[in-house]
Amino acid sequence: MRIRLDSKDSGSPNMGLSIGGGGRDEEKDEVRVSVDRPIQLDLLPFAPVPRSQVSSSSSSQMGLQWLNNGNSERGFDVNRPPEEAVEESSPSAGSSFPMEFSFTAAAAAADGEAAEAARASSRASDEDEMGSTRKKLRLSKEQSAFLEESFKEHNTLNPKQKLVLAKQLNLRPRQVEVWFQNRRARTKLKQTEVDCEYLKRCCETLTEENRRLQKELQELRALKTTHPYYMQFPATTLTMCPSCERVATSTTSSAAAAAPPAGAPPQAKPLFDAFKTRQPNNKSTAS
DNA sequence: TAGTGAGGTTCCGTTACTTCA
DNA sequence: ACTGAAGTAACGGAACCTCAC
Repeated sequence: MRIRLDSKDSGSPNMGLSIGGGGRDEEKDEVRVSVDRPIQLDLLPFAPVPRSQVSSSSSSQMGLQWLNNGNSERGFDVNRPPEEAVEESSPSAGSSFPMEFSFTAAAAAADGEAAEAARASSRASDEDEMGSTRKKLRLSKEQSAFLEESFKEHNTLNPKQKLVLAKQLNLRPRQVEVWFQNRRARTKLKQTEVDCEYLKRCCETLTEENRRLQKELQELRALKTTHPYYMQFPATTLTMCPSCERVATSTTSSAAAAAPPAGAPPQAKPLFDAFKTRQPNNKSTAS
């Protein structure tokens, strides 16, 4: 079984919870349940672009001035095999990274950043020389931060955007592509965790509510047994649930507005009051 | 107009590597 | 120095979409 938490409509207060099997085809069979959800993890500050629009948009739509500022300076030779740097127009080793967003200072302030880049570069070159079967290279903090900022703008990339980003970061386009894939996966995972937590709380609340209603029902039954003439409301009135305020009909009774009969047990007073105060609300909740 | 294959993309599960306690 | 856990880059395959024919 597979539970799918559809959070694509990030702007919507509703959450689509779907339960189905695995695989894309099986998504057709998923059962969707809408739940009011006040929680929306703000991992994606934008609505994901439909696939049909993803590859058709141009790089000029990215809205990232740091991508279009014409600054070709790049300080990252990290993870970049020399033969793959063909797309670079002006490789300037050792130059500063053109970061123009707010976290630049924080990222730059991180100690050992240059050393880290150097280490990564060293690793990259070492592994290239070793010819390892699988290259696993750590992105530098700056590269990660840059990608992160880009992800905030668009969580998917069209080919142009991918190329531009790769160029900016001195990475292979495939690396950028993979990073975005993994980033989307992480976002989804976190959102799923948040959704699960919310559903868990919903479940707990409903369980508690159910327990309370059961208890209330028990008390009402006991009341009916011990005081058979108490709460002799018309049937139309008694069909209303005091807790959920739902009634079978909209008929109200003047008896409901009456004070509790004299001699009613003390524990019945709160129930009666609750019942009485909820009476006016039953006008539209009948179904 | 419907069918089909190619090319490209995303998603998903998994693997392999790195870092850190 | 060794080890296990966590994080994450990278991979392969399946599904899907678009487009040309």
